Amino acid sequence: MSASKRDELVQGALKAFYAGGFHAIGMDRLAKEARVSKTAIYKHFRTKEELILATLRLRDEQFRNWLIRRVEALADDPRDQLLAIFDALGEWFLEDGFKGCMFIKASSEYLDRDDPIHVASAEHKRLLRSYFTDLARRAGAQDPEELGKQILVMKEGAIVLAHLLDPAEIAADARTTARIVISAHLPH
Amino acid sequence: MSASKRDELVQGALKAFYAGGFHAIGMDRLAKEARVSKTAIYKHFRTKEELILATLRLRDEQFRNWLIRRVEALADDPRDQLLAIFDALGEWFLEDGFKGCMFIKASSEYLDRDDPIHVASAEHKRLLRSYFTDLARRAGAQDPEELGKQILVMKEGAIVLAHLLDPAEIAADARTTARIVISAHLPH
DNA sequence: CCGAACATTAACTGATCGGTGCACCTTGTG
DNA sequence: CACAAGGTGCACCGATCAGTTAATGTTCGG
Repeated sequence: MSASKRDELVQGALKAFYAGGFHAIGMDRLAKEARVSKTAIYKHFRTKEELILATLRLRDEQFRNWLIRRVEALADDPRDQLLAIFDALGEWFLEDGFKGCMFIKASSEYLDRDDPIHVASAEHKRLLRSYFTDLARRAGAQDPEELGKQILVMKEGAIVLAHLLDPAEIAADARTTARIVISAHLPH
Repeated sequence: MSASKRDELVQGALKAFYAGGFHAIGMDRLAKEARVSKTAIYKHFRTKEELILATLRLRDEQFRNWLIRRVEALADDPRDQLLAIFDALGEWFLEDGFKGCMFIKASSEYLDRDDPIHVASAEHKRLLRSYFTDLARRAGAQDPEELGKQILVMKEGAIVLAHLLDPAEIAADARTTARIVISAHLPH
């Protein structure tokens, strides 16, 4: 399998797992949907778990890249960028096929804290937190670590609820909450 | 099966599903762990889905009762009770066997918005939101609906992150965030 | 044109999935 | 004692699970 074929597989697996869940999607169905033979899958990945870990790595890269770029496109000032996180999220929530956060779902199916899939999900959240902390620092927050962690809490809550209740309403609620919290850390 | 036996089954199913996930726990294993024959299960529940819905109903009742009582025990004044929500959550996060929110996990495995299990999970969140809104109203918030929704966002974010990162740290972060938001709605 | 290298399809493994059927057993009631 | 209700254990159903194997292309350098 060429490198590009491998990418197609991981991309297809990502799509299938995101839409259907990890346990619910079997390897046969996965091969069919990704248009790759089952044999080829097991040439590159020894187990289903390894394939899942590869899709999570791809998703982590995709999501953080998208978020950072979208935030930069929406605002210039770091303080405005902190709030723009929630504008970007709002856009995501309204996309067709939005079904929550891949990593929350992964940690919901692989529950043990020492499960490799759980560990990978935790790492994704840590990377996001450090991005938020960076933004908070550049915005001049007195305690950027604290503000970064608080942004993360609101972001995760928003994603979970957007998948369960009204996405547009939740996006607005989270944005308002974030505005309050940011203002408390960065008084004019 | 007597009524009490049925309760034992649902209780056992709740425990098993919470610790292992819905797809990952099969009916054979479930019967074994709940010490109930498989035949008996299918006497009372036509499908696995019906059993899951019954466990979610029990969990909804259990959790909201626990939260309301714990909050009332921790604080008298409605305003303090709003903050006490996050003290109660912090206690929960540190319990042995804490593995996140049952309903977030359910909606992570049953992804479609019209899936009965997804619908039941959404309803649980709506009931919690109305409890938070009630508290906000009694605390004298100008816009209790808004504050209730914001509390819910922070609460869901806290639960998700407590399952992925350090539970004690997340509890503290969420509490601090809540304090800021509550103060913005209820200035002294 | 030959043959090594790699990809594919598809059948297959044993285990488990959700769900059913049946023979047996215990229990309370008349 | 008789009998019905409701329980158990177990074998079984077809389907699917993760993963393997073999037979059959397809592609390429020489």
